[in-house]
Amino acid sequence: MATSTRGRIDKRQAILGGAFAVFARLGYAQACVQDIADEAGVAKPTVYNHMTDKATLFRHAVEAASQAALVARIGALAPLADPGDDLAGVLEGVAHALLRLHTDERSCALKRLLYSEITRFPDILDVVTGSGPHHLTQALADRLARLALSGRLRAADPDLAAEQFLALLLGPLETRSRLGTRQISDTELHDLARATVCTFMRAWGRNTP
Amino acid sequence: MATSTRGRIDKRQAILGGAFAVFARLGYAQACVQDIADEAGVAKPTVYNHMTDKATLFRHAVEAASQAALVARIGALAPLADPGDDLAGVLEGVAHALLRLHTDERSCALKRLLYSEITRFPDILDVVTGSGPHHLTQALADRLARLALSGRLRAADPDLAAEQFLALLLGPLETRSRLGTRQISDTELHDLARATVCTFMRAWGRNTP
DNA sequence: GCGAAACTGAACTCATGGGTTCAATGTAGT
DNA sequence: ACTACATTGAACCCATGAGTTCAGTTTCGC
Repeated sequence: MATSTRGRIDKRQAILGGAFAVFARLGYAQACVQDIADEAGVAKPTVYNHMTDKATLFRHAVEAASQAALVARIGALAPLADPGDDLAGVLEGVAHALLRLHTDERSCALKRLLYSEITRFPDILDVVTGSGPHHLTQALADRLARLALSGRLRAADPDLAAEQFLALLLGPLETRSRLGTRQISDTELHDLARATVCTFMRAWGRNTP
Repeated sequence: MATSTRGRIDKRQAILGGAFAVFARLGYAQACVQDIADEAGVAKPTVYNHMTDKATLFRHAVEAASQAALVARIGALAPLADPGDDLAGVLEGVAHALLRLHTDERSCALKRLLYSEITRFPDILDVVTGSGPHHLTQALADRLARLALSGRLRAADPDLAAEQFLALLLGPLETRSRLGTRQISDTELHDLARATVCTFMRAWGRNTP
């Protein structure tokens, strides 16, 4: 039981969940605490019983959502740990999974929230990217470094390779999804993954023409 | 004279400029019309004499800033019209210019504003990207197509090449500049341009190993 | 069952800010 | 000089919403 005083923990989760939902739907300024309380199925004073202000409520809600998104994204890199003989195919699968994780409703809303409130909460990025290996680029760089060691990729700067892979993959999303407004069809995501891996392998693959 | 009734036009420009400055500094919700009037050196009723709402004020201010940014960016592509014998060098120069145009204060603020208010003003993107050739990717694709025709690049999909070039170039900015919060040193921008062109040429250059 | 804690609903305070009104003051064309 | 209109400053109205208070109710530990 530890810290639990019965329903306290459930309510807290409900509040954080409802808060992110409402913030995602309306943005920080437009979202009012009463809406959040309603969404969480809770009375307004209960919200203030768990969080001191609207600001810390926002902070905790965004932190929770970011952490969840980050672990999902890093988890999507798993197939790279042991690719079979078809490296391009595995890369393509990972690319497709990353694209889906970056284009779902919650991720787009999260990105919008980060961009819009980064000036009001300058420290909120520290929580999202985290330290050391909890960074997506870093995690990917680790995988690519091992692939380079085993001769499947050019043995050059794996950090740069990871950065460019993610840039190639995720950069086009901004325009294509209209800043996360429009949903992208799964076949379009698939084509995007294919094109990314194709270009990436031409630039970073073992040169076997 | 046409529409001009003396100082009307000057005041209008001052209002739009002040509006963008304040919106960029504080965001849409936090910016109050009185601040904008002060920034523009104008009384509050004068603002409402030119613009009906705060919303249309925002719309016009962002439209003006976006148009200015877009023409500057497309203008930076000019050297590609007639590259000398050093295609990679010219590409690198253009890349560096584009990076500087995408990382200045106004551009970062504009991007933040677009991301944060895209849900409240869903049509605002139409003005920014514009129609046909007023799109940066399209303009770059045109240049690359001519380079491909003259045998300087692989004769494949120039639209894809342009999209990937911009993705490689601008994608890393998001993380490196902390969503536009942190200024990036000019040498770092230079390195980024170099790395981008290097990878791009490996993937899209005439294969002459 | 008892008591302590959390929870609820409703009403309240108070600050902020969009938008308007108005009388007074330029200011440019004729 | 005269007219018409833009501008100004200050005050005003009103909606919204953050955060609080409180009396009453639920719920769990014991």
